[in-house]
Parts: sequence; structure tokens; C-alpha cells
Amino acid sequence: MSRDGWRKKASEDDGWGGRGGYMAAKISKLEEQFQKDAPREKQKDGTSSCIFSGVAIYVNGYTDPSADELRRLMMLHGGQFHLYYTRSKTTHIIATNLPNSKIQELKGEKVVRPEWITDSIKAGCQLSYVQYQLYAKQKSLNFTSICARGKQDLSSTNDPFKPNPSHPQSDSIKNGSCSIIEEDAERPRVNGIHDGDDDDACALLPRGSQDTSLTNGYVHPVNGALKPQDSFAEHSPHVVDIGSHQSHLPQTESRDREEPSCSSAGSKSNFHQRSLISTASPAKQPGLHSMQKDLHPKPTSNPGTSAAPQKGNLHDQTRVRLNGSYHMTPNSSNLADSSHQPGRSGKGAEAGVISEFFSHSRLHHISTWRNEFSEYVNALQSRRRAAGGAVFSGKEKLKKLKANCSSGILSLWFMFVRQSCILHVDMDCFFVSVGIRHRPDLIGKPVAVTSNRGPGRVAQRPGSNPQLEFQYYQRKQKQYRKVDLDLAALSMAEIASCSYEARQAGVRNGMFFGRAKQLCPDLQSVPYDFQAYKEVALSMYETLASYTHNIEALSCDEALVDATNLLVELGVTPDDLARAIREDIKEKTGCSASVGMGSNILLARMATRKAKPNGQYFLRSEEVDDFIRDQPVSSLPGVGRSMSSKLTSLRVSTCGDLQQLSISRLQREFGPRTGQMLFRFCRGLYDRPVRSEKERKSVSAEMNYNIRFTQVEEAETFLTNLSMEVQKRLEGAGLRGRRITLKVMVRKPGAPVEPAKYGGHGICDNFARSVSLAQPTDSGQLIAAEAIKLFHAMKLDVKDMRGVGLQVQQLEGSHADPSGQGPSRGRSIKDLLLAKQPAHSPKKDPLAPQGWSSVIRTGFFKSKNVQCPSSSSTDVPETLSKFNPRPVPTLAGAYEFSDIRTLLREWVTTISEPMEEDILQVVKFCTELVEDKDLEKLYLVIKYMKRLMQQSSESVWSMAFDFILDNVQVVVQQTYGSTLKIT
DNA sequence: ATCCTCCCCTAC
DNA sequence: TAAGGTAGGGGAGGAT
Repeated sequence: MSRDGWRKKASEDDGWGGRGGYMAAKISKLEEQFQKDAPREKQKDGTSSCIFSGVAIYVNGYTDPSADELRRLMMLHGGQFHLYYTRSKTTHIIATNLPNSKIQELKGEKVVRPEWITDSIKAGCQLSYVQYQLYAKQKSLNFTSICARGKQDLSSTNDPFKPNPSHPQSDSIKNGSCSIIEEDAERPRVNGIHDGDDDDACALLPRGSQDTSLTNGYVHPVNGALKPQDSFAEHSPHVVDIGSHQSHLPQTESRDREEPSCSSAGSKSNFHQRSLISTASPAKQPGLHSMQKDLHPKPTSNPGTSAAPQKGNLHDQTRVRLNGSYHMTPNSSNLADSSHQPGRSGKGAEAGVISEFFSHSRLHHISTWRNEFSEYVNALQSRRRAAGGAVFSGKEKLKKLKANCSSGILSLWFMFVRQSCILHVDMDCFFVSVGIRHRPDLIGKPVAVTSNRGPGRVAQRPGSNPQLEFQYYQRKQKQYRKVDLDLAALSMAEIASCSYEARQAGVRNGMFFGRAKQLCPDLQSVPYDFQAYKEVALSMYETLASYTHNIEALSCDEALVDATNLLVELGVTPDDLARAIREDIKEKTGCSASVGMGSNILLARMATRKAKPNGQYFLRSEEVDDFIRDQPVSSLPGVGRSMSSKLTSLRVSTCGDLQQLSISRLQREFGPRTGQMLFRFCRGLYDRPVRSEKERKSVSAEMNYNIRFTQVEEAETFLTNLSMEVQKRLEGAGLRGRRITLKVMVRKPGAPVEPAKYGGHGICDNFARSVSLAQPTDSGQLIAAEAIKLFHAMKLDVKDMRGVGLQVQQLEGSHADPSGQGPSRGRSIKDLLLAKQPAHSPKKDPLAPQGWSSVIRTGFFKSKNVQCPSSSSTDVPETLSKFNPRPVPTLAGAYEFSDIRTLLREWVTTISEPMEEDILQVVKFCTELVEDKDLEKLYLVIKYMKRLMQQSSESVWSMAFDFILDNVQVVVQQTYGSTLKIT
């Protein structure tokens, strides 16, 4: 039986629905609350009805209107609102975004967009939910007029739930012989422009069968860049675009999106809490709300980390300066860490070093924002689907403006020919622009954003050998320049962004500040202001969203806009639109943006290079061949340092040079896909549509700065803390992963022990190891345990470690249970757990099912001769022996938390169903901890069990946890007069 | 062939 | 001092 939130709760025989369990009590309490609130709401509002009589909704994830608002609407209009999903009682699930895994599971359910509710209220009657179904829409896409071959292609590429990862164009079906099909009404009409790049389609047509077909969006008979034998039959004026990227259900979830974190009753506290937070939030525009909320961060920047209370003992660390770097030592006070974050208690600072680093890391912020703005755009897309649509103030303004002018030839061209038009909007030297918004004195001056505030010179640190390092890097980059001995004394703070004036002097982004200062002595340094960047970025996105929601977020300062429909609707030229957008952005942010325009994403991006700074450039299709011929290959996306140098060795420096190489040659040199990419890119061909919904495939956290360990324990502590960070991110994304990868950077043999750059990793080798888990997890503890195992397997000298990263892959929604078919369980344990009788003394298992193995039947903790794995476990802790005269409570002989943890983990992971005897052993152990007044350990144990047992695919483990907790709480209550708060 | 695993590369 | 993160794509090479 699946432990998944949806399916598990769906079955009535799981025992939680009606047996008077905790869950049932909670649900009925919430229902009571709802009934109580309803009349009050009706009174407040005035407009009420009974149109939702008989309807009970459960809101999954973030929605617009928010869950809170939907709850209110249900109150007003006679419906029910369920905070928990119950298949028998919940009639409709309301959602706008669902992870793919969830969609697969819910195929039989009524999953409906929130507009069903708002529209019904507008209409004054309950509308049919059918047309509001979230994923029925996917199935009902009209493919009827697709030709036979198109259908063939669909089978392989069109499953909107399952994008083919190796197939960037898999979400659009185009080929040369199909006729136009009726498009999804909500799709922008993209016509004749996205030349097909579908491999399957290509393979089905003989090479060169269409001499005139390979174009970059402009249909012309001769393309000088193209030899007929290299042609793919990929272009057609008739494009079949199923629009799956529009109707895709977004997978990425917003940070404040709420879903049941777990199905079982055991998850109650966690889920309940999160749900309440969710319903209390006034989100009116989901993505926007989350972005704005983040702009005013709460003092506690660690909301999702339920492991927080473990801080202060388990993951204590302090920072010790050694060789100019921070060192982490376990088990010491970390009060110092909390000092820089007012309002944060000491226990919230366990990841002090890590979070401090991330808070200062521009790269970390850039990555985070990219995700967040993608979510923002996702939310816009969801809104866009809403009946009635949004108000596009920017668009309306432009429309009015346009009404006063006569339309030019070009706008007519766009109206009638419907040439696809993509805008690439890119803020000019973003960090600098934001940084000097209120510094008019710096406008027009060479400015760089960097962490270095000084003159750009620093003292060389003992032990470093900058010359050696620079030589190494130069050799690697095949630049045999003389090493500047003076470099040693220069600041190695990186320039995140520099003004065009600075660029004129040779300063570049990423350059060390000291070097830049040499090149440009007048260079002014401006500090980072991450908050401001985010504000401006949001403003930019809001501006774009006032024109269209067909936006793809590329980063905090860069976005793609598919303007095809907009231009047709407005009857304006791309330049008109770009000008309006740029003016708006400038007005709202005080910063300038450049806009590149072209018939596809590639061309739009290349046009931006020409547009910058503070300009716009529309690369017309007929100019493409001439334009692209002279472009350096390095300007193509995907061509970086490595590929550039490989191309140089092939005597290729411009796109024109690259056009001379045959596709087979390129594929031989670079591999099939990269070869094809190069072949197409250098001709300006690229047909990926603008898309906003991308499926996340990994979640990771790494730190390759200031990593200096002297002892193994430090590395282990760090891995644990990093795991907690990963847990936080997984929880934030509502994901769990099955595969864990540990990545380490290790000082290269012979490299200076102390790198030239302060805290830097220096010259390193990279190592990575991964492990697959039986079940997906988001547990930091579990990830830490695996990471530590991997770490030991690597047999590193910890002193040489310079970087550590943890990545989690093979993701799925944290509420989906992939297995759904664990080993069969007996009934007795369930009965025992459901009976929920506090059990203070162990008793014999009365009903041991026959199927249990003898090992299990004997009891895990009794048969088990526990070998405490930790070396320290043999030493009796002094504090305990001193202050506790009676025997220390043990679980199967273990008393150190680390050993208990190991024991519990083994128990839960190796056994599909716990024995009553063992459960009672644990209860007994916990009871003894209460008696021993060791609430700290008790808390850790409970907390750990909660994670462990609730993430098990066997729901019986969740029940076991509830049973244990309930029993322990009774004892705690008796002893202390209140219960333990487990978050 | 196709998958998996371990990398490297690229982009922001 | 300084904050060298993060996610995705894909190639190489081995296992199946």
C-alpha cells in the first residue's frame, strides 16, 4: 500500500479515516472549525449562495485565488473546504500546478482549476467542472487533423507529462508535410516560424528533399550558409504546434506552495502547520506574492527546517580561524553565529557558516533567483489560463498609443504574415545599474560591483604561491603569457558586474578586482545589494507581465518574451514594442534594459549583443545570414571556453567558418547532439519555443569556499549541516530524491596548500560518488548518513578538502509514493497502533503474523547484538556518569544519540513492518529518557524517528511513530504537565 | 541498442 | 581578505 498522501488517504481501510485516530480527530476538528466560521463569513460578506452545496474541495499547492480565499468562497457559497484530502469526502481537488508524478496518480480524480469556483460564483450557478479540469485539457488537445506521420511523432514526443530530456524540441511537433491543425485556443498562434528541429521528423524525410527548407525563420529560396546535402527537412510554413509547453502542468512549485507533506497520520503536525500557514497567507498572485514576501524576509530565514531544534547540540559548531579560513569544530557553542542575525535564537544558527556563506554569495543568489523567477512566470501562466484573463496595463497603454499613429508596413507584415517574434530582454550591467541608481555621481564612471571595498591591494598570505597558481591556470588556458609577479599583492575579489566605462578600460566581469584596478585605476567599487537586485528584477518581470504572460525567465535580469501574438494584436512593430518595454522598465526601475529581437530565441539573443548597451536591435530574418557569418563562435549559446578552444584548433573562429564544416564532421568531433547543435546554431537555426514550465531534475547545495578541515569529524559535521541545507531546499520545492551524489574538491597534489585567493579552493581535482536509495527522501539526516558513507568510501585526506557539494537527483513530488507496493503487512501491528493504548511495559506480541522472518519475529532490538559504530560510544560521557547515578537509558545497549540513530535507521530501513515488541522497546527507552530528564535526547530521538518513519514507504511505520509519540507524550504530560512540541 | 554512472561543460 | 552556486545537457565508457 502506498504511503502517498493521495492514495493512502483515499482508502478507507487504512484505518485512519474512521477509527478515532488522531487524524480523524484532526479532520473533524477542522471541519467543525469550518462550519463555525462559515456563518460569520456570510455575515461579513453579504453575497452568499448555496451553489456549492454538496461540493467539498481540497486545495493542492498554491492557487489563485489562494487557498484561504477559496476557503472563504466555499463558506459563502455553501460548499465544504477540506484541509486534508479524503477520497470519500472530498469531491474536487483544486490546483493550478501539479508535479508530473502527482498528475499521473490523479488520473481518476476531479482535479479542477480554481477558476471553476470563481466562474461559478460569477455565473451564479455551479458550472460544469469538466472544462476546468486541470489535466483533461491535456488529453483533449485537438490532434485530429494531424497527418499520419504527425501522429506517429506524437506517440514519441507528445506526452506532456513526460518530456524527453534528450530532446529539447520534444514539446513541439512540426514537420514539413502536415497541415495546420487547430490550435489550442489559449495558445498564442505561432505560425510558420519555428522551424522544426525534431529529430524524429528529420529522420523520416530523406536528406535534402526540400532544398529551400532550412531557414532561420525567413522563407527564402537560397541560403548561402547551407549546402543542399546538409539540409534537414525541417521547415514548413505550416507548423503544427501542439502547444504542449503551454498546457504542460508546471512542475516547479513555489516556495510558499502548500501540499500535504505526507499522507499518513504521522505527518499531521508538519502538514497541519504548513497548511495553516498557507491558508493564512493573503496571496493574491501566487508567484508575485512569494517574490514580494521574500523581499521582506522574516528574521528567521530557515522556515522549513524542522531540524532546527537540534541545533545547539547535535550540529553545534563554531568558527575557528586558521590560515585565514573558518574551521568548523563540532560540539561547541555557536552563539557567535546568531549575533549577525537579529531576532534569531542561537538554536537557529546551526548552519551558521553555510548560511552566512550563501548569504554573501552572488552566485548562490543568482541561482536562487533564477528558480524563483521561473516560479513567478509559472504563476503568471497559471493565471493566464484563467477565464477572463488578466489586465495587461502595458499592452493597453501601447494599444492606445498605437491608435494615434498609422501602422507602418512592418507592423502590417507582422499582422498578416505572422512572423514569429521573440524578444530577449536583458538588463544592462545589472548589478552596477542597480547599485548606482541613487548614486548620480557614479553615472558615466568606471564602476564595478565587488566585495572588495579597499584599494585593490592586499598583503600576500603566508603559504600561498600565487605565481604557481597563475602559471597553472594560464597553461590550462593555453595562454603562455608572462606571469605578473605583482599579481600576488592584488585583491582577488571577483567583479560581479562592471559598467561599460570600466569595460572600455579592459575590465571584465569575473575579473579580480586588483587586476581590474591595475587596468583602470579610477575604477570605483560598489558593494553588493542583493535585496535591491531582487526588487529591481521583480519590477522588470512585472513590467514584462503587463504586456504578456508569455515569458520565460532566464535569470534575474534576463527574460524571453514570445511577442508573436502581441504584435499581431497590437499591430505594432517589434521595435515599437521593445521601445515601450524599455521605457517602462527604465521608468519603473531606474535601470536600463536592452532588447534583442529575432524570429527565434537564438537570434533574439544574438541581437541583444548588438543592442547593448541601452539599445534595441531587431535582427530581421533576411539579414541573418550576413549577420551571423561574422559572429564569433563563442557568441553561440553552449560554446564556452572549452568548445571555443577546440573549435580554434579546427581553425574555426566565426560562425561563417563553422558553416564550412559538415554535420557529420561536427558530430564526429563533438558528438551527435552537440555536433547537430553547432551545425544549426551557426546558421541561426533554433526552434525551442519560449517556455516557462521546466521540470526540476536535481536539488543541490555546495560550498567550495573557505573549506578547511583538520579532522574527520569536522568534515562529517559539515556534511550533516549541508544535508540539512539540502533538506530545506527539497522541502521548499516539495521534492524528494532517490539518488544522492557527494562531490568534493580536493587540493591537487603539488598545488599550494593555501590558495592565492583568500578562502579559495585553489587548484583542485574533483571527485564524485553517488548512491541510490530504496526510497526517495528529503530527510537531511538520511542524506547526511549517506553522504558520510560516501565520504568515507572516498578515503580522502580531510586536510586537502577544498569544496563539498551534495546533489539529490531522481526527484519526485514529496507526496507521491513511487513504490506503492511494499511487502505485505500483518494486521496485528496496525491493530495495536490503532488501539493507541499507552503501553508502559513491554508485552508479548499476541498476534505475530506467519509471514515474518525469524529475525523479525525475535525482535529487532533483542536479537540484535548492537555494535555501536562510533568510536566514542565506549566512553561513558562524563556528564552523564557524574550527574546520573542510575543507569543511562539505552536502546538495545546504545545510549549515544549517534548510535541510537544508526540503530533506528537500521530498524526502519531493513524491516518492512515493525514488531510490537520493538515498538514497545522504543517507547520504554523514551519513557526512561523522560524519567531521566534527558529531554534533549528524547527530542532528538523523536525527531529522528519522525523523519525516518514518516518517509518510509510503509505506512505502518508512520502509525508506529504516532503510537510511540502518543505514548511518550502521555509520560511527558504526567511528568512535566505539558507535552513535547514536535515540529 | 539502451541504460547507467561519472564526469565535464555551460550559463546565469 | 572574501563569500568560486546551481541546474541542465551531454559525452565516454561500461553493463545489460
